[in-house]
Amino acid sequence: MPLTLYNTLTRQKEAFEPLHPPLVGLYLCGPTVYNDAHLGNARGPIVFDVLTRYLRHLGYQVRYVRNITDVGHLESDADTGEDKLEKAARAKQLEPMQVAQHYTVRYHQALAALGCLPPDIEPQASGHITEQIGLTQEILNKGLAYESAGSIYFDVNRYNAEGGQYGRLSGRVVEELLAGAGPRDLAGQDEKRSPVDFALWKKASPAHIMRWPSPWGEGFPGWHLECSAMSRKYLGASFDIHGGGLDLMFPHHECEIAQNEASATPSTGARFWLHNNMLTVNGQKMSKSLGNFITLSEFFQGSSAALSQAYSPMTLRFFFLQAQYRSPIDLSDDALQAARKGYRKLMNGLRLLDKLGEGLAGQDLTPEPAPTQPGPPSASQQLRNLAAKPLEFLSDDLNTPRALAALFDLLKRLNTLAANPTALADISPAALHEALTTYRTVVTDILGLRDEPRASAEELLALALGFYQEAKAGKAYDKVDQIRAALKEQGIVIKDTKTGVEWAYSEE
RNA sequence: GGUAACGUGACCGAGUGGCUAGGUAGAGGUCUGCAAAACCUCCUACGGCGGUUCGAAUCCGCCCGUUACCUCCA
Repeated sequence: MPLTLYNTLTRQKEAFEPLHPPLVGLYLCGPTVYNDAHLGNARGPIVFDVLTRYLRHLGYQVRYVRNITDVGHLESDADTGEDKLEKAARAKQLEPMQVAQHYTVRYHQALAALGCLPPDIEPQASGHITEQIGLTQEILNKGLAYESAGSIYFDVNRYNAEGGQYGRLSGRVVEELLAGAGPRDLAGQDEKRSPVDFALWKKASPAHIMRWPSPWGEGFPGWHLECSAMSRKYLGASFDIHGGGLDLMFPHHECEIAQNEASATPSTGARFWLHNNMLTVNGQKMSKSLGNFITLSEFFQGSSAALSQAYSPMTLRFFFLQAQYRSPIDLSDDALQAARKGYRKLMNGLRLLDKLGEGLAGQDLTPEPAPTQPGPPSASQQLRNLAAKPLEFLSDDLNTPRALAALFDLLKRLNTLAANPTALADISPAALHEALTTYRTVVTDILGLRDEPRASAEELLALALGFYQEAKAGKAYDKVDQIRAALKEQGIVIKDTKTGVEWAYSEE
């Protein structure tokens, strides 16, 4: 079953074929590291983590690039045009890169907890100023950008006049954008030939800390330039997939495409543009003013007023996977509790696999021949059919909710078989092996859900020590020796002292 | 104001012109020292009003509501 993905560029699902099989180039817009990531920020990385994992499962060799934006995103409400990062740095009396480093580390920690594999390349915007200046120069050379008051702007009208399709991705029309500008007063508009033009390079004001020399004086790159420059550098002018949140579709990705097309190597950049939908909380968008803005660390620690308790990273991952990535998803306590139980059920399934797999050792796993006579499918065949579903649904534009539903169907059958030896005997070893392998592969390798141990090792140890003391008091020395030996295997030694029983790590 | 989505049972969410998704919650049952898990059964919904159709939750129109983008944002 071929993988199809919904391409925003064409507004339809398309069969996915890499430009240069087996290689796949994937670019995802990464975080702006000027504060902690919130729950909504986690959706994209999780979605594209599953996509990467699935592509790899299909045998593709994926180069996954996700940038770190540590420069160049202007504060919308700051008429000084001050950089967000710089503002955060000033407030805390820190070096801007110190702020960026701090939040980058925290971002990595949160995503690792969420089971997201690290990208293969994680380029920083501040480390690619040369490339961004180069791209700006390319666009200038083609006459599709102009200098104004020390800044360089992309000339949208000229670009479109020469055949460009600014607005193609987001379905916008330049004239409507102009008409709809309405009451908003945007800073620096008078420097531009048209309000729809956007900055490739901005002149730094004297107060600006983050600044780099350029052919046009000291300044910093525009809001959209880094993704074009870095995707080109690491994936080529044309690559396979570009991802990001729906809110980045316009203007960010629209501008990226324009920059790519206006470069010396014209291309839309990615062939497939994928957009994940947003997260709402109790039916409302997440926002600071509404007080439902939850950072990932608040979520994991349970310190958010919007939620009654802490939820684990895997609960959040499962929660996101319950919705298709193009649908909005609503977060609430009830929804999270449901997700947590569903997730645990899936994990208990992993343990069931071990039990069912015990009997397979040494068995012939050659698939039985297809039935020669028409008739109702055999039990083995039925199991096979169930096991085929999860991957089928994933190949349909990454339909994770249907894949999960299919996994639960499979799990139900496996549970029934585990409780019913007679029925289990009717299943061929090959079919059983296939079902077990599929379940594990889809759950852990592709969906990236891993067992999150809840039991505390120390409490379990305390429990064991309690049994030890009871056995000792009852002079049940066989039992005592048994417990000692078992703990020894775990690297724990029990020490009887005058004041009671203690434990220590074995020093052997 | 402009643009684009969405509105599904108690909750979260798939689906989509006729064939009950799934998870969670609730009710009953099997199993069981207790409990849990598991399994079985039940709860059968698609914002409102019109229209198209043999048949619509699914297509069309209008209305209501929500969200996103238009401005940094996943």
